Amino acid sequence: MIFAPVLRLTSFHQETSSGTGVLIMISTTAEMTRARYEIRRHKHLARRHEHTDRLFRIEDGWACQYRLLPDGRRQIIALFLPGDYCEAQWVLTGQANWPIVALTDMFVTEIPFHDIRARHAAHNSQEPDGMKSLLGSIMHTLKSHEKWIVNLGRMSATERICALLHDLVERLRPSGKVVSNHCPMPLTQYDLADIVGISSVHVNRVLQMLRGEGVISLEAGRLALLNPVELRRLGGPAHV
Amino acid sequence: MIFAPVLRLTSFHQETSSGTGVLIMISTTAEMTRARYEIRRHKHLARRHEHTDRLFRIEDGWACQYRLLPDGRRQIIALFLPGDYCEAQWVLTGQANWPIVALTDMFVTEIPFHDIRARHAAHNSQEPDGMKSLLGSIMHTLKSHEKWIVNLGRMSATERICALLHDLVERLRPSGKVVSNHCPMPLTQYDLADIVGISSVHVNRVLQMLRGEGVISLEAGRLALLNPVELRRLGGPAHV
DNA sequence: CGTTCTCTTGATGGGTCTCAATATGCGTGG
DNA sequence: CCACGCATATTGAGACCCATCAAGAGAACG
Repeated sequence: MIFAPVLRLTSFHQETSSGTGVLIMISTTAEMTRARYEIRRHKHLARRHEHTDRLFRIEDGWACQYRLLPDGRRQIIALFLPGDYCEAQWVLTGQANWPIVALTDMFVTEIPFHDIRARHAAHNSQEPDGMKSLLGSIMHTLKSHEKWIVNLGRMSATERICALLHDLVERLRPSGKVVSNHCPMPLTQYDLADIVGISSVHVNRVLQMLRGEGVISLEAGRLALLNPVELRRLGGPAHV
Repeated sequence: MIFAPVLRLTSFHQETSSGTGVLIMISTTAEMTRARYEIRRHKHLARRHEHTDRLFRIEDGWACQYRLLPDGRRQIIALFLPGDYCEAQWVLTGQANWPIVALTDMFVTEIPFHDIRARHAAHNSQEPDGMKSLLGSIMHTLKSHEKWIVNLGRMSATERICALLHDLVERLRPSGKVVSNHCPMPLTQYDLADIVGISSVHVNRVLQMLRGEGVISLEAGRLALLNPVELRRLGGPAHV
């Protein structure tokens, strides 16, 4: 009785979504009535072990989830881009495990859990393709984590950065922020460093190299992929 | 109708389990009737993109999930120890995404999905504490992945290895394989290297150092924590 | 009883870190 | 509108961690 519905979600294993924003379909009318908040850069959307009863959907801006070690080392665990839902597993646990901070000024909408429940109850599964699920979102997070474990464990600094830049562009594409391989890139080199697990100084050198090779241009918070093919190649070999 | 049951699983956010073997309670009678298979070392439990209709529960032996790059680099994504369920998310997707291979000779039992479904239907949630869930298992995987992202991104080789050894012992403890800080450790140094993302040669040197410091002893496939306090300290600072 | 893993150890080189100094940009308040 | 402070980007020098290559010794295995 509890598992049966879960098991019916089998069809999500080949989802083509390229973001984590796959939680649930939202009718525009519902969206209109939903509160929209502005969050300034460096403000926290969640703190460690904080309890919550709602999800954030990111309308605009970037955020990240991170862990901080007492000696100052920081590792970013997840990035949240426009269209993404922050930490879909909150619905399951009711608790954020690690802090989430705004990397830019942002606009978010809040979705109370009871809304998600009600909305999901309303949707019967007559729409095999159109509806995405909470579990789909979590599966997506799992896949993303696995990918970054491989990158952090076995890829060089250049490979990691190229893979990240490629990922970012592909994730921004559905939200319409990519125009002819140009898109916003508000991350500082410190942020990039804490995502790919290297020092910010070395991030700088790798970016210089990529610019020198004519692979990318990156200035004034905008990224351009001048040679996407080469970028992909530098991002490391595909997995067997 | 679909989400309501999922949302009732909120109580798992503080599970104290230390393994991934938190899928579901299995009555001993059911376990008796279940097929038990032997799998030889280096045999695959699953291959890439293989479809399946059952889960494995590991009765004895160790297995791992890994990714292989064309140039030979390997990164182990997950480790499965006695008592663990292999890849609980299979129930959701019906598909293994990455290969799983036996690191030792093993004994496993197979659990068809329809068994899990039926068993879960039988359990009504009168037992708030005793029953663990598929979702709890997936949440556990998520946490474990996050931890390894931090380790791979921001920890030194020594810290990674110490954290891994500490983790292994804690995960083996519930299955009764740890006696006064001694336990089996069948991983080769190549395996260790592919878990912590360093070369096997360097794994050897770190282990030598740990032995020299009197922190551990490791020989003939058995690990002893001679100085657990120091091991934890070397495993890196706790997260803020 | 050879063959193949696995472990060990040394030498060398390279990738990346740390420290440090300087430049550049940007927001804030005078 | 300018001055200042602070965050960010850049660049160099040196050191260190760790990878790679290579060779040999046990141990396991058929």
